[in-house]
Amino acid sequence: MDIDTIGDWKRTDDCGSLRRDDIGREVVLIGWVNRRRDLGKLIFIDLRDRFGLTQIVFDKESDAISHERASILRNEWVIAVKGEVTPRVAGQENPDLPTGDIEVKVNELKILNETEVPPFQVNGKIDASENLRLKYRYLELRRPALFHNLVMRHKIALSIRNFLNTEGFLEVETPFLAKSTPEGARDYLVPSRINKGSFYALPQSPQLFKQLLMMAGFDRYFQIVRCFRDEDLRADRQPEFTQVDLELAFVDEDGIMDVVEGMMVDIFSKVLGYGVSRPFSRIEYNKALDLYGSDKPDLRFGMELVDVSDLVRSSTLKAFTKVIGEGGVVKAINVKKGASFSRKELDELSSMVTDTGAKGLFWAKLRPDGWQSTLNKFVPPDSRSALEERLGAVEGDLIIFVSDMANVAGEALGRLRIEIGRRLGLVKDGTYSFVWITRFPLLEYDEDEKRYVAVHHPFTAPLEEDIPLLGERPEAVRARSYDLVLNGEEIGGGSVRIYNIGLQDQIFRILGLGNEEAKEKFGFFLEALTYGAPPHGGIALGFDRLVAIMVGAESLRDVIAFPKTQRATCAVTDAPSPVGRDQLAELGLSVL
RNA sequence: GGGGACGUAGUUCAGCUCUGGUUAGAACGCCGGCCUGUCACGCCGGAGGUCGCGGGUUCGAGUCCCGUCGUCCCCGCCA
Repeated sequence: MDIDTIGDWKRTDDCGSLRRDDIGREVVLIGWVNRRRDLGKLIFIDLRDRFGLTQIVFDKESDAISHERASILRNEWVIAVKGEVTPRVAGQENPDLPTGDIEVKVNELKILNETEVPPFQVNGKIDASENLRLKYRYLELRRPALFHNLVMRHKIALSIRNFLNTEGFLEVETPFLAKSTPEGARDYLVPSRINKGSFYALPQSPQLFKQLLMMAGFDRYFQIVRCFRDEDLRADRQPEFTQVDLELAFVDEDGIMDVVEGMMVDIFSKVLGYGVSRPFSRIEYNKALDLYGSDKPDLRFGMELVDVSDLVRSSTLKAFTKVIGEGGVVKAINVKKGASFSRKELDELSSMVTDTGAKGLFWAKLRPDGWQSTLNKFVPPDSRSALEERLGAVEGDLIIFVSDMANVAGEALGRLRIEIGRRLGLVKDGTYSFVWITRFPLLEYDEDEKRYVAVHHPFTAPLEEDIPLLGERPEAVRARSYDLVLNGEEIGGGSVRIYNIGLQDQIFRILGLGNEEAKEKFGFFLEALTYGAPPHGGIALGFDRLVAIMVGAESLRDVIAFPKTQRATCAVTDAPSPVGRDQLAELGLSVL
């Protein structure tokens, strides 16, 4: 095969831009062969680049040489053509293509590259296995769907930068070669050659650096920044991911939420043309668990959890009375028009409940002739009508009960709520519902480590009114923290920070961090607190997740150009990989 | 660390359980031929398989059993 060089040809137009107005122009197009239709003396090719498709025509009658050469072209070859933009034969326009009114009649062809048979069809509708799509990512990226996601990602990032710039934020880069600190996720470590036996850690977030920038008087900082956490992956979790990291001085919760809400409204309007209404609703953490059994509730539909313990206390059902006697609860949801659920579906829901560790589920279908339920013989009629009234249940509805300790029952019903919402199609595509979840607990007791750990991070300020509780009941202290939840997914979390050295010391002590260790791990930070630290706070938003929701992707992999597999490997390059002995020796390392 | 699903032409899948049995099929792609208005072009012909890998049961294994590797989903974990 003879391959041509491009010579002095210059591309005059991309493959998505030619229109009727261009008819008569002599153009040079370069791109990939998306599809060929060889009719014998006439060959059509859809030429593709990232901007679109343009049909080019090789006509034996008008240019026998190019036509002859074109007969060997195959999908995914790279070609350049010179030719004239002509109108398509009347009635042969293609309304599905923006360029469908015209075609380019070729009078000179250059073949710039040929190709092996690709491992999957770039132009096809069929999706190859994720395996192949990841390994040959550069081919997958030629396909419009994934490419579109990355364009959206770019647009969203651009909107964010523009918005924050207008609001007076400075983008500042912080180190990737950072210090390993206790608390939080497992670190990715980087060995130091110059200081053998010592390690950098890749940042889980720029948390301390951005607080130092506040102490430096930067006032408003942001960064769209890569973060690293060496934990197991999920569809919504990558080991390296991108945060929109913000920090502001001299603000409280309201000031921070205000900026973020403004930013979200701006992005959704500019990128999706979608109107988000402000202010976002706010629900305190405890209330969210009560009403939705989740700290990231999807508020696109209702179906709230209702405590009915008092109404069934006098029933004769042990599963209810025993749990209540032990301090548990009976909670219920009303599934509107749910009486049509089949026995099989209810069994599936029931097994979901047992999977979460809850003891099981009872249900009642509201039929015209009364309840269809095993509860009938245990719950007297007047209790039944009281339940119906509290749940707002009417004929055709389905009431689902779960009894257990409050947190277990809540979680179980919370999951049911989401699953039922999905099954009943209560969630419309293309709708977005934001909610702030506020006042998380500051600390929780870790049974494994036998100590308190920070729910958010150790620099989060406690609610002022709860500070007196720090000594006696640390777990009861609420934090000045907030998560931003979009469509039932956590897309960000932040807090007002501690800026007082005494309070920070106290928190470290409660976390079981001795003076020595605190000094060794966080000494630089504690010292910084003594040199005039301003009140400040901030938030980190999961950029990949935000993009995924906005483009409707199911996995973060679909909004990242070169993502990691679930085993945290790079399918393209095969990283991580062993390194030679020399390289290890230079670092003073050996492998166990 | 635990649970689950999947793995068969280049690709996507069927065949696999109940019931192991001649030559493992389809579509798309690929190769060759024909075709002047196609746009998922059409028509004719052809090539292409270590049934992920290893072991076991059996006269006989894509099919049953065990192990292993890979991809994905979930729990733990992810301040």
